[in-house]
Amino acid sequence: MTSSIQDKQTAPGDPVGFTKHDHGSCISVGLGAADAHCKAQGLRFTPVRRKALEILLQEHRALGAYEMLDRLRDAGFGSQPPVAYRALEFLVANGFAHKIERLNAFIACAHPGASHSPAFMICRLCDSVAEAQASPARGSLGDAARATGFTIEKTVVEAEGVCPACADKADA
Amino acid sequence: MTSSIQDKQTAPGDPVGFTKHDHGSCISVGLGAADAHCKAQGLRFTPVRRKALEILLQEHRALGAYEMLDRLRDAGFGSQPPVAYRALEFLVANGFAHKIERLNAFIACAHPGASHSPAFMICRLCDSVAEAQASPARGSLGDAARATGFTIEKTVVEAEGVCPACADKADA
DNA sequence: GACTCCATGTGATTATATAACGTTACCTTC
DNA sequence: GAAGGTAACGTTATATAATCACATGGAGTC
Repeated sequence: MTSSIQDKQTAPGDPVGFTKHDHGSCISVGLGAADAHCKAQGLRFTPVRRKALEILLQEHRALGAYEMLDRLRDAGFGSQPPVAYRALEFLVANGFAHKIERLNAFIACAHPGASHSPAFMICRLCDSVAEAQASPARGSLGDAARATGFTIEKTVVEAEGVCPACADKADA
Repeated sequence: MTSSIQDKQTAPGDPVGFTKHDHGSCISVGLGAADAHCKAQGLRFTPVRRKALEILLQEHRALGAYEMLDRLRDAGFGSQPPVAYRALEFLVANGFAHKIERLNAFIACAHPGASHSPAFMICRLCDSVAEAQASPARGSLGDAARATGFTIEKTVVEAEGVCPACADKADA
């Protein structure tokens, strides 16, 4: 297991999701949930897919597809874009990861197993991303959809702004 | 004026925003509002920018930056990507247009002058896009932001699904 | 063991977006 | 109306993101 001491030479300040968690358990919980879900659904949680999820969980921030590709290549997998895109597509399709449209980047799901209409808060200063639960059908969007007869199948909800840590730095 | 009879040889079925409007007036109203706003704010509503907005208003659908570039080139402007991106950036920055992150495409604002936290409904079958008003601070996203100390500066709210017209087709 | 299905690996290409730089137009200030 | 500053424009080049097409290989089924 790769748990507690990661080989993260990469990041800027802090990977974060605004609040501190037990990061090692994040990874094992996330992988475990995916394992279980795949077993239950008869999905093939292959080595690339598993490694891709592990990478996202380790980084704990939004990763571009090509960053993912670099990591996967380093781990001994194929080196062409489809390798990364296919793994990410699988993770997203099964709710283990999400795509942040605003950033064209991907992040591990913070609530594995939960119902899943995620909403994201993206710090424009440090690029950290936190995941919250959205309630699409409620609120003005749901009203508009009902009024026009539009059927909502999926929602993208992303807020851009400043995270508490960066706000503190700015104050100082 | 280009008003009522447009030279739209382009689109698939129907440009739409789900509901029928007086399309000719859309264009003149949109351009007029932009004109007025720019004059009031001391902004330079240059020929490229004006033409770009006119194109978006005519199309009445989300246009990719390179489609926009084609149109601008046809209209006698520069033919390199920055030409389109700069015009679109200006329009977005000043609320005359919006970027649909999900589509990497741009659409004219449907509520020129309004307060502006837009929400979009995107039909996955015909790619039509309708704009509604969102209420970011209210709802679960606002709750999460307040709880974590995140400052929201801008929101992206996009719903993907099926528009009423396409739903009808599917029924038939 | 042959078949099928799905996943993988690769090469090539398309789409989207930005960097960098010189030139031009506009608006001031004198 | 000339000098100077600023913002917009045009172009070349390049970076980043995503998909297509096709061959190979491995896991399950019969």
